[in-house]
Amino acid sequence: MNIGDASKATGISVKMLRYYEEIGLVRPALRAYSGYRVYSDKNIAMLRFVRRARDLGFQVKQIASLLGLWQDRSRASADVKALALDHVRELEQRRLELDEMIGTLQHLAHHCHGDSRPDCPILTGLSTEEEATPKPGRKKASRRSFAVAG
Amino acid sequence: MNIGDASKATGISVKMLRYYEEIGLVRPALRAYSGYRVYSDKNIAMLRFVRRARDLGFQVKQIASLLGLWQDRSRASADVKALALDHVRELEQRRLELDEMIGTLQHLAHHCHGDSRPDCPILTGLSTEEEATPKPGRKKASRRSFAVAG
DNA sequence: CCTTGACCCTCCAATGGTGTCAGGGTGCAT
DNA sequence: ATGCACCCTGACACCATTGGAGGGTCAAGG
Repeated sequence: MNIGDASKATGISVKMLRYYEEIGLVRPALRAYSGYRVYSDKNIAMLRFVRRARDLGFQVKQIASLLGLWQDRSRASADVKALALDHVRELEQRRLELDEMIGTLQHLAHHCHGDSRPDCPILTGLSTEEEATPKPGRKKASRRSFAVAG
Repeated sequence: MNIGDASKATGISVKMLRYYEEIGLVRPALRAYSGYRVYSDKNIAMLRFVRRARDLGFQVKQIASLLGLWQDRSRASADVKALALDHVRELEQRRLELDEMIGTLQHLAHHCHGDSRPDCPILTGLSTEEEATPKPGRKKASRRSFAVAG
């Protein structure tokens, strides 16, 4: 199995297959004479495991731990459960933060008539409101260059 | 006001104040002879606006739009509301994904006795379960280098 | 006047997970 | 043998944020 087939079989992009190998999450695939990576069924099974863990929002670091447990036949299920529940707590924390944001925004939007008039409680809310979310880690996106502000 | 005071006044780190300027989210601050950035009360007000939008999970790009609307006295409140509600929908989408992950994980963990025995439904679940979350954008974290897998 | 320490400056690199592109080699079918 | 689909590596971009290095500025106190 070449990398393209492995990608289709696991749902992990070719790029990420190489990346996971590079960072040591999975052992380097065997190589054919051509230099092509060759994947066995066992490799595929493991990669699917990785993929599902990823879909459940585990960090690569945690997936590494999970993989270790997965392959350790003498692991204690308590260890796995602890890891999973830790992760659940983290996800719940994130959900809390999202809920707060959603709540605040909906509140603001609710009081905005949303017509052609310029006065808007959303903007004044953003100008004067107290801190909306407390402190912790944030994740976002953007793109360079836009003309703004003053 | 130097950048350190501006940081304290707005809750935006010194690093980010310079970064926002660099990417054009806010206009470059005036400079003292020394080259130090100097912030006025108006600057501070604007930066607080930025900070609150950020706390509500807006992307920098969206904050740019919000700033534009904020400063445009003739804006239509409908425009602001549309932007806010778009964002709410995005946040809700993310929450949905989180909910799915949390649900799946809790389900798996629920069936794991979590003792010293090795058999663990979480791991077998991860090995065999169907796709947990559908497709869309994912966001995660990790760190390089950990010994793993095979 | 000089030192000290707090502050500021710019530039560079890293994080995580992914995409994209360039410039090449391989493998197979026609 | 030509073409095309595939593979290889390496580099760069994205987004928001942090960190550090190496240096300048300023005010206070000796």
